[in-house]
Amino acid sequence: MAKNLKMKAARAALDLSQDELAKKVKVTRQTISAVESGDYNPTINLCIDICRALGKTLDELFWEEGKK
Amino acid sequence: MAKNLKMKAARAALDLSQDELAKKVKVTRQTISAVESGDYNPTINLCIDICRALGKTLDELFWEEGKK
DNA sequence: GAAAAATGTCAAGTATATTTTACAAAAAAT
DNA sequence: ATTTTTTGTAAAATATACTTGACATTTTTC
Repeated sequence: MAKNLKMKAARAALDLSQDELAKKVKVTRQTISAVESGDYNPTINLCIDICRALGKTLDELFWEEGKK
Repeated sequence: MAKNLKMKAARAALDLSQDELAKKVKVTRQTISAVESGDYNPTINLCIDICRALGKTLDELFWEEGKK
C-alpha cells in the first residue's frame, strides 16, 4: 500500500507529533505510524477519529480518486 | 450505532440486493447486512470497496457532519 | 395466500487490527 | 556534538472484523 502523505501533511500543519495525535485519538503511537505508513487497513471509526482530530474529512485523507 | 441509511439508499438506487453487493465487494452477505445495520466498525478498505461498487465516495456514505 | 427472494440475527471459527514492550535510527533542540 | 524528541519497526498478546452455516422473519412476486 501507499503511504498516506495527506494525513502526514495534515498532522504537520497542526504541528502535532504522532504521539500527540495518538493520544487525541486514543490509540497507540504505533497505530498512527502504521496508518501513515500505509501498510495497514484501519477501521473506519479510527479513520473518522483521525479526521476529526485533524480537521479533515474522510475524502480528504483516505479517498483516492479513480484508483483501481 | 446508527443505521447506515445512505448506504442502503445508494444500494437501492442501483437495485442491488445485499447478496449481490456482497459478491461485488467479495465479502459475505452478513457483513454487508451488519455494515448497513450500523452495529459494526468495518475496515476502511471494505468501506472503499463498497463506495466504488455503489458509485459514491467515503464522505457520501460514511461521513457524518458535525457529529461529536 | 402461497412461494420465492431478501433481510435480520446468532454461535463458533478464522483472520487481522490494535496493544504492549522494546530497541534502533533520524530529526530537532540546546 | 550531545541530548531530547520523534519516528520506524518488530514480536507476542489481545480485541475485534469477517466468515461459515443455519434458521426465522419480512418483503416481494405470482
